[in-house]
Amino acid sequence: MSKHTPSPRSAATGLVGPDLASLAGLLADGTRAAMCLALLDGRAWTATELARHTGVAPSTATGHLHQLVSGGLLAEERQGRHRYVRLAGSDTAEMIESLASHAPLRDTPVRSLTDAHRRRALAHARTCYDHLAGTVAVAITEAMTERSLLTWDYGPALSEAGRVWLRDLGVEDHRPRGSRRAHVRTCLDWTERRPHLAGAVGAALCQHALDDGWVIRRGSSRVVTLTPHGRTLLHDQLGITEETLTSPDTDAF
Amino acid sequence: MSKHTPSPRSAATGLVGPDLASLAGLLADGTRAAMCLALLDGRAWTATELARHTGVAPSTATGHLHQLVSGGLLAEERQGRHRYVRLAGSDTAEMIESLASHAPLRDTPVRSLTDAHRRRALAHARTCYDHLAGTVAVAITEAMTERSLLTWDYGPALSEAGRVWLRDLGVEDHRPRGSRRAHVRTCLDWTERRPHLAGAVGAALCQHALDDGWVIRRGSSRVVTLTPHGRTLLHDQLGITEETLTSPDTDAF
DNA sequence: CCGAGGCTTCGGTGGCCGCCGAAACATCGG
DNA sequence: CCGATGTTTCGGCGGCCACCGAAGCCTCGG
Repeated sequence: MSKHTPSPRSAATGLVGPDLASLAGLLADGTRAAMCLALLDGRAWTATELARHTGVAPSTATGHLHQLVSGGLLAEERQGRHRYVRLAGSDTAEMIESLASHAPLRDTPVRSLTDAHRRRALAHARTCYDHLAGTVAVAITEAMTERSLLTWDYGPALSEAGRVWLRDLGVEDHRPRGSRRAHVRTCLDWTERRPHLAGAVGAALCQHALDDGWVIRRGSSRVVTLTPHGRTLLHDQLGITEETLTSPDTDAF
Repeated sequence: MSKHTPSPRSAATGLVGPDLASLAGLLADGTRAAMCLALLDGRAWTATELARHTGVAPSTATGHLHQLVSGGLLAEERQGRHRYVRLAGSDTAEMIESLASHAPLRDTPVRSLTDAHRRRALAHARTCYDHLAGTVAVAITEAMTERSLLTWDYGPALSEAGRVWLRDLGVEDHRPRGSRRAHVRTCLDWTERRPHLAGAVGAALCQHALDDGWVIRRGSSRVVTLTPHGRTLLHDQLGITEETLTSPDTDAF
């Protein structure tokens, strides 16, 4: 509710309900939104890193982080003189993704050649909190669908064949224990505008891809690049074409 | 992004990405948020209705509706001198729900006896865009789970038995044709904080419940009340207890 | 044709909030 | 103990934006 009529308003407006506006307000600022998007890489950042990344003064960043933490979106962990923050949990990440995938794409002008490289690398393969995203991830998802490892008839789900396939690959047990976190979930890819695999299975697959050296992180960004091992594996196992697997430029970082 | 440094900022902040802040900004205002929550009943409202409901002047409402429409959250339809608006689609509704279920509950002070009645009726049974919500909906979801009509092993999904059960009830075909709208989806219930059935199946079940007279809408609100027919049916079919099915007060509207 | 009612446009006002820099505080390494 | 570095607090500034009322436009029903 707003300025002029603080008291008599709420009677008409709402009874009881979620305080949507306060939550949305946290993400309604460009700087805070950029922070959350950066944290979608699933790792912990320090306050200074986020300040530099978003281009604001450290003091400004402090204020924003306070709001995000006390709003429950971020979890913080202090280590010595550092303040590390990360997204509060996978449900928070999923909420932000859900919002982000509905948001209009903002086409930031490309300023330099490395900008262009980075942009293409990001579109090709990256992490999205705890799972893979980008062209490669979409291709994996679609290839799994073609091979009936993934079915869509009753909502996205892993088939029996899919379970076996994952087990044979050595992907460790991905059943959510106790929690009701969706086993298979899809997430609209920003760049592709097509769904990619998320949820517990998506997270397990991503973890395995990193552990087994299919992909490696580039620097401290969300970008990952395919290794030769990963390339042949995805080609042999899922029939993904070389063209799709080849990144336009892998050395932008 | 903000005031002081309009140009040099974006280079550092973001390359390309969803404009999260502008979308969140639409929901960050109490009045607009209340409008969207009201529209979660899935129907079309006129501008004046929304103005009265949120307690602002008609001119103010006009401005808000313009923003929401041009932001793509609402669809409008003009009929004569009326301006009807509704949520743009089920994906929009799902995004708002996702946000709402993560938002803190705002406990509005209860001002009157009818407020209290309405509040209880809302908690008991209501619609949530195109599916059912509230105590009753959660009970249906949990009873379906107990009877293995709904499985959670690989994410929420309808079992074969569940499909047969729905068909026998006369629920018309709920398979999404063409679209990849999730067949079975869950939605965190605001009041119960437990998941209830949503997605295409949830919508089909809700439609059937209205058509077959299990529940009827009360006035022009989101509240629905169980009919005797619905009560016996849910008891016989799913074993839901009388206690759960009995609304504390059904005549608040 | 005329009134009523829904909706819109337009100024003007006021509060909220994001921004910064300076100074203080905490921690780490020597 | 002392400088360097990360973080926080504070005061002040400035822009954005939600609000209203008045006046005008459009449609409907008599």
